[in-house]
Amino acid sequence: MEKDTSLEKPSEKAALPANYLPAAVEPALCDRWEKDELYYYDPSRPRSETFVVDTPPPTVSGELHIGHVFSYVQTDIITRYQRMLGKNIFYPMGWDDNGLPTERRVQNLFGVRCNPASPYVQGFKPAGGKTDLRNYDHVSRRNFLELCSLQTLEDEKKYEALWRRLGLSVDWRQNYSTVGEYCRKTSQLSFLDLHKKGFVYSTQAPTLWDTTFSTAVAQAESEDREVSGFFHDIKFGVEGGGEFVISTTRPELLAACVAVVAHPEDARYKELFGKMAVTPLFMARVPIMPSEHADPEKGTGIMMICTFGDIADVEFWRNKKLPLRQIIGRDGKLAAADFSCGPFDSANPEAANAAYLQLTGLYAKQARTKTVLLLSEAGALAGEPKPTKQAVKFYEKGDMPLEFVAARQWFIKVLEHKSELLEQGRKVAWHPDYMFKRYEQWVEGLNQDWCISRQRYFGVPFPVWYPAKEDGSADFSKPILAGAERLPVDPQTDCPPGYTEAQRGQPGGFVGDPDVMDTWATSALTPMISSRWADDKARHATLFPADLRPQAHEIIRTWAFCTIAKAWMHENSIPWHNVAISGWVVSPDKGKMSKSKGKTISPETLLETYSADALRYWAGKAKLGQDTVYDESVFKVGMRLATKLFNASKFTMMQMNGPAAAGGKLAAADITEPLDKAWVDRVKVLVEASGKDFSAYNYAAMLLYTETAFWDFCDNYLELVKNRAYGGTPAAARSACAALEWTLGVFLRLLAPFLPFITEEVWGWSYAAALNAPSVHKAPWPSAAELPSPSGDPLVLEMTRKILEAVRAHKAAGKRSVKWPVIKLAVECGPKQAAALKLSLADLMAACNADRAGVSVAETGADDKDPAVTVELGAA
RNA sequence: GCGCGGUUAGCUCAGCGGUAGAGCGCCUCUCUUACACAGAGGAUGCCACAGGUUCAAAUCCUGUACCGCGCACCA
Repeated sequence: MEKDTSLEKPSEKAALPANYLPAAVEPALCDRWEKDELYYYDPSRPRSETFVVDTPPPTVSGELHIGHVFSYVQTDIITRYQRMLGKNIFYPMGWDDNGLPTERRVQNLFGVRCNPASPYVQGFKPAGGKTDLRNYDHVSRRNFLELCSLQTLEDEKKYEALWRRLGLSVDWRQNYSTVGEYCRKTSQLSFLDLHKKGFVYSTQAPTLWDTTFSTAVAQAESEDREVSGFFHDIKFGVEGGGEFVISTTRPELLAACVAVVAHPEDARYKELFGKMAVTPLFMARVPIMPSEHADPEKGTGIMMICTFGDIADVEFWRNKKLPLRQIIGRDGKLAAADFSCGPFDSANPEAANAAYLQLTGLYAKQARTKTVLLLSEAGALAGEPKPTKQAVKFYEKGDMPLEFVAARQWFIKVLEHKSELLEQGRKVAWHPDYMFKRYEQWVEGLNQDWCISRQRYFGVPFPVWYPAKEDGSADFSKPILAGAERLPVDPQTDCPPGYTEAQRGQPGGFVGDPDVMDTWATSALTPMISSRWADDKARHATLFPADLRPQAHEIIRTWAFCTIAKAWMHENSIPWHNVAISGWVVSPDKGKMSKSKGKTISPETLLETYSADALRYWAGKAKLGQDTVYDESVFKVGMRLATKLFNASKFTMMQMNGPAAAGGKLAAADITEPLDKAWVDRVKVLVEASGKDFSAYNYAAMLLYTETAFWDFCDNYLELVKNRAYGGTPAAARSACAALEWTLGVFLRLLAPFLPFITEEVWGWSYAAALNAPSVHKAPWPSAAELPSPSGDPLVLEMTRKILEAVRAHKAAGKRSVKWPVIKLAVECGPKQAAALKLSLADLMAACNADRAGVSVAETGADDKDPAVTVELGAA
């Protein structure tokens, strides 16, 4: 190229493509990056040079939506910056395919439901086409799990294709799946380790229970929803004479009433303390007790304690060792009860049983209506029901209110470790920092240990068996733990040591723990899964704790919390040094996109329409922690930036390859012209700020001003120097070309984390070879020190730009084109301004198409004022 | 009830002590040999409200209102 010095027009010389076609370029680059192993982690480099990302494993439940694209790109942007700093990047991807979302998807997709009692069918093929839940085929646990595995495999292929197409710089060799063998092993090992360390225990205790899915859930998975209800005033008798009225929104729990409480200072009820109340309908004798948590202002000031209406009931019941009258069954219906014996006390068992029989088998809500009717008939209602709004706990994925159901569950002790967990949270750098408050508030508000048992199927089983008692039931007091070397085990199909399969469920034999673990119990381990804590201690030491955990804010209380908890319990460490909290994509009416409307906008379609770079640009514009309104016009802006980058680069290359190239390789020392020096200084300032902001996770701010600088480059600097770069004296041309070459190289690198495709494409035209850096994504992050040229005077640039703008405004007002000749250009300004302007006057005249004879600069103004500009255009 | 964000041009947002900014949209013009998938120019704000600190406040402080979110309560 350097040999050809003939004075061709730049456009005739270039062999660069005429138009930018991202649809062709982007997929080709994806393939090349994979072939070149560009994003592979290098295990031979030390921890200090490594940047470890604890990527969120997306839930495999069908489709990735625009909200995923948004947050995963933000992580990729940060990671790409770290890579350009020279870091050895460990950036895995995982699939969270374990748990209820997958079960639900498989159920509905194939019209099946898991029934552990069904026999296994070899080569089972679901009939499909079923829409009514009641007709779903019952399949064995093993068949169900096989369907789950098949379906997730299918979905994961689609997920990976999308992530690759978006340019996520993941090392795909590090992929894991939370239900895969290795994760099951890690998760079970974690359980055993926590058990050994005394962090885990099992107990028969009332826990939050979802009646739809028939499983226990954790506090973290529950959410409050406002529900309309009624206060019902119910008359209670007092043993030995008298009565009082309690107010309740849940009359159906009357049969489960175990006590009545009022505030200790409440004069109205003080004298009742110590006496026994008698419930209507069931004639149960329940103690009347003082309790601080009864609010004299609320209802009638005296309330019933039931097993169980809410967490306060649970606590009071536990403290006072009251009897358990569990009437809500696991299916949400009122279970049978006998008031003539056992925990259900009654002064008139026959009447109580007769009343209760009418409620048995009803769902809680139906039982409520029926109870009110019965009370009314019995004359036990005082006044009309009063409407009220109440907050009720729901499983976040369910539609029925949660109940408290007493059942045997495994728990991780978090309540007694709140202060340690807060301390661990403080050691992590939160971005943005105020997100730590959410964590803090969550930990402080915890009121239950972390329940990790789920009465489900597609998950990690507890590696536990129990000896069977004489009646074949489990003796929970002596759990048999699996040996670490056997993991993963499935106690439903594997035998505990020393037993044979024939002894399963037999007297004197064994029983496998039937439950699986909470998904979060496994997800809590992602940094330890990636580091291979379970089977490679040396690797673990180089990858743990991780550097960055990216995640969304709604799962601070689940994922961030449980990861911090487990890292502390297992390793006495924080799991990562930084946590970056992304915002949500919200629809224009401010609802969360991913919940409903997001499903109608497929990322694949957007990629086709706008390109990956355009989508990435949109994600890069949003600050961490901040929700973004979905707005397709931003994609267009991103696309325009990529196109501009393409065209400006093409043009810059033409200049660089023009006559100036005859002088050999361009260098910093070639930059001698005052305007070029001033420009280069501006870029240096940009470079310095960008590194600082990127390191502080302020990538969005950095993109904003980098983009502004780039447009300034195109609209002003490039316009001012293009004539000189191509047709100036050799030294003047080389000065411009050297500045152009460095500047473009800087912009390509600064924008590479955001727009990895177009920058890589342009980089390949000449920089890759010239700088011996085949990919811009492994090129060094720009630094001002790269260009040790002497400083210029910023006033040169400022003055030139001001006059150029004034001339343009004049041409626009005169409705003339930008290249219209200027016959007179008179500038009146201060002496310093004049001196600066004279240094770039030739460039200015060329850019304005001004005739030298008509140009004058007078020092008649002041340096602290804007120059006065008089312009006269040539005749039409 | 407690806490955290937010309130800036029609829209989406940046700025966070020193003369109000960007993009989109809108209006006018221009095919200039990188780009019409473009360029040039222009209009548009009691920076939510009320007090205070300061030479100077969109920016700091104190309240208020509204929006979003989190936590708690949830008889």
